[in-house]
Amino acid sequence: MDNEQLKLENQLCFRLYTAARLVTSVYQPYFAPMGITYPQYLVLLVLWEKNHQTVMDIAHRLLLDSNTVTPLLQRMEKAGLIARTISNEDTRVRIISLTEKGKTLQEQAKEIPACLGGELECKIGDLSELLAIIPTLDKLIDGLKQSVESQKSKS
Amino acid sequence: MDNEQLKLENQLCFRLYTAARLVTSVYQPYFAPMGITYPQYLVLLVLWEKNHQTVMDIAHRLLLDSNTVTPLLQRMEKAGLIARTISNEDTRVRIISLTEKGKTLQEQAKEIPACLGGELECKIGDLSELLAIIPTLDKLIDGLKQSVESQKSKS
DNA sequence: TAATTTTGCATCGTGAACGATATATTTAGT
DNA sequence: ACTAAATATATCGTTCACGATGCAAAATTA
Repeated sequence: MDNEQLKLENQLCFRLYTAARLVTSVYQPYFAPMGITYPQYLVLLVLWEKNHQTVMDIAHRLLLDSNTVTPLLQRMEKAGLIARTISNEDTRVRIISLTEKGKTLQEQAKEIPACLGGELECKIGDLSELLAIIPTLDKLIDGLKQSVESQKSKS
Repeated sequence: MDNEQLKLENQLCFRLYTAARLVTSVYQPYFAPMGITYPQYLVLLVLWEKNHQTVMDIAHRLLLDSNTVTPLLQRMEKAGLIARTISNEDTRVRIISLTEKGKTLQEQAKEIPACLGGELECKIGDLSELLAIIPTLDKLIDGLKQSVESQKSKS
């Protein structure tokens, strides 16, 4: 087989795709007792930083669209984690707020990053090597963010 | 807000999750005319390397399970990309083979890695920096692969 | 003010990821 | 040979990701 580039081993994207899936699955044991999923955890992270944000605030933060975030928030509302109230100034806008239950989860979540760090360290040894790739990932994301957004505005 | 670790910016996983999504979306313009998706492209990569593999061969290669791969292959069969024949030696086993259409797509796909590399280079400048994170991702994936598999065998 | 465009959010359909579970076979143990 | 365990694949249900599209309330322009 001549096409070296068409081999799985030579593909960066496959690594990102796989690493993202596997890391998410490591979170699973922490989320299951909390009754949340990884994307829901991301929404909570955003709201724990600053309560009362609009759907688009959250979507922009996570680089997602309303067609992904809206159903996600609806499920979280049904689960009693957040409230979705309509804004007074602009009735198109939904204000997303943490419920008491949503706020309380932060206590349990506090442990997660440290636990996960320890788990990863135990699995792969050097954690600093892992953290070292963050700037490169940020550069990649930043570059792609723009090209993906410019693609959308074509429509 | 005191919990520095519970900030989105400090999370490696969010980067992986986002980078994987965005890179996949960059592939989109190439896949759309071919009528395939990113996971289907991964299956094709595996089969282009070696035709006639079992469902589990493919699943192991992609670190996925049969409950993800089976429907994926069923869709690809319906699209005329592959055939799913039952093995003679072991009737439980499905042999997945490329159709002519599936083989032909390799010609079109040949261009993709180089095109994508160029596109990325143009977006973020230094491509070698990106390639440099591959060994770290591999180490991460290798570490997680084992812990995820040991988790499954608990059931 | 009326007509037009933009914005914020939602709905629908399709393809995936994945836990749980089912169903044949095949293999191993007795 | 007979039963139990392991294996290979498939099905089902839920949650996401995302393109396409809808819709009503703003904002803009005529």
